[in-house]
Amino acid sequence: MGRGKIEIKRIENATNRQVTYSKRRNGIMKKAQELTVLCDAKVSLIMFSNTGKFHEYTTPNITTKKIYDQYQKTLGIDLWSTHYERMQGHLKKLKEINNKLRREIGQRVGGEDLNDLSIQELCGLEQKMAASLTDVRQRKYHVLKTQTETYKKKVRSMEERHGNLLLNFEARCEDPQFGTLFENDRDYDYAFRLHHGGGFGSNELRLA
Amino acid sequence: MGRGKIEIKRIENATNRQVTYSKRRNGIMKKAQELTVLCDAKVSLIMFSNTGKFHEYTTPNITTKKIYDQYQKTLGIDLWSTHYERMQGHLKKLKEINNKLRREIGQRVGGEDLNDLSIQELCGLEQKMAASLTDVRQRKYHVLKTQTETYKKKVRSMEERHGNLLLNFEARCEDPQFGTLFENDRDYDYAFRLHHGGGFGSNELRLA
DNA sequence: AACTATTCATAACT
DNA sequence: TAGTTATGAATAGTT
Repeated sequence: MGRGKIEIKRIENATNRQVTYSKRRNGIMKKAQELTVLCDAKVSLIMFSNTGKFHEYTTPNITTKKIYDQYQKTLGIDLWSTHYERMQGHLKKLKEINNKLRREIGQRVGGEDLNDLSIQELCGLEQKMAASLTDVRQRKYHVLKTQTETYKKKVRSMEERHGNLLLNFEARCEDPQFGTLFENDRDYDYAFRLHHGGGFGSNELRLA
Repeated sequence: MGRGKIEIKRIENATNRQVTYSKRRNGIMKKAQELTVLCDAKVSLIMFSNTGKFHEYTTPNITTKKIYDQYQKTLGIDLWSTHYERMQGHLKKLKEINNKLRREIGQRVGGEDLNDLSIQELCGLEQKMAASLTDVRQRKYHVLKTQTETYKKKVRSMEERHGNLLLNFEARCEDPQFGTLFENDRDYDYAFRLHHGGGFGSNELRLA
């Protein structure tokens, strides 16, 4: 249908191909629209040119998604099912785990969830909780002990340093070379504070 | 292109519409195939007649899903995104809640999770757990008490019945009309058991 | 389902 | 890129 018959095979001339694509695209879209109207049909037409340009025709008052949903339903194959079902499964599992955890914690906290338990279960729970409480207490004592010892060591080392410095300081207080004795600012500051009532920050040693 | 020009509007005659659909469907599919070959394009054409009949053309060596994926990518809109993202969000939330619950329960059970807690937190946890333990114990005692009372009542009522029956039984044991005294099997069985050493099932009364 | 008069789509050209 | 036209294709009405 043109000035001459053509063979249906790829048009090698890129420009020509592009022009033909443009013309025939319009033609097919018009046909699709006519089919929609004349025959009351639903049509989804999606086209990509070889340069990636995109055109579509979809029957009005209907979304492309709806057409594809119907397509999938008709073929009995859900293109997205793999992904979707996996997510659904994951979700369900998480919910179950969640509920279990909630119930368990609810029982341990001592709320409504206790009402469902038999005496046997209550006894078991009581024992477990007592054991856990012991665990927590042990942990607490352990931390307490560790921290106490750490601070003890700190205090001891500082006292030692304090004593040494004081000795040093008083021994050479009147030495004419006084200024060179403190080799860095930190020691100087420290010695300075010693003579002006500064002590160890007591809040650093508070435990709980 | 026919014996006469037609107006593009719905064909009211159903048979005619069906015939036209069939003819034009073939036409548009041929056009789609030609577009594919001539212009090296990718085409997806999906059609549903108003009677629900389904036909499609898809460029060879490509799946409908691929076309559709490209379609979504081109539009920059994933038609499933709403659904999908909502699910993703839901999933994420559930995971977070799950982790929180796990941590909380882990602390209460007394495992690794205790290592992260400060002394203050340990003290708080200890108090809460002690309180919960009290709750559980109270619940246990409550259930125990309730059950005990229930059983007491049962025992009392059975003893009463026992006494009455025994009285009845012995009073009329030698009455010639003996056979009619027991009006139902249950009472008969009961009286029978009384005279043969059968007692109350002791396991029925066991509490824990 | 086949035919065919007619309209329509479009290949080549401008 | 857009407009024109000769030609072949599609198809509406008919058998």
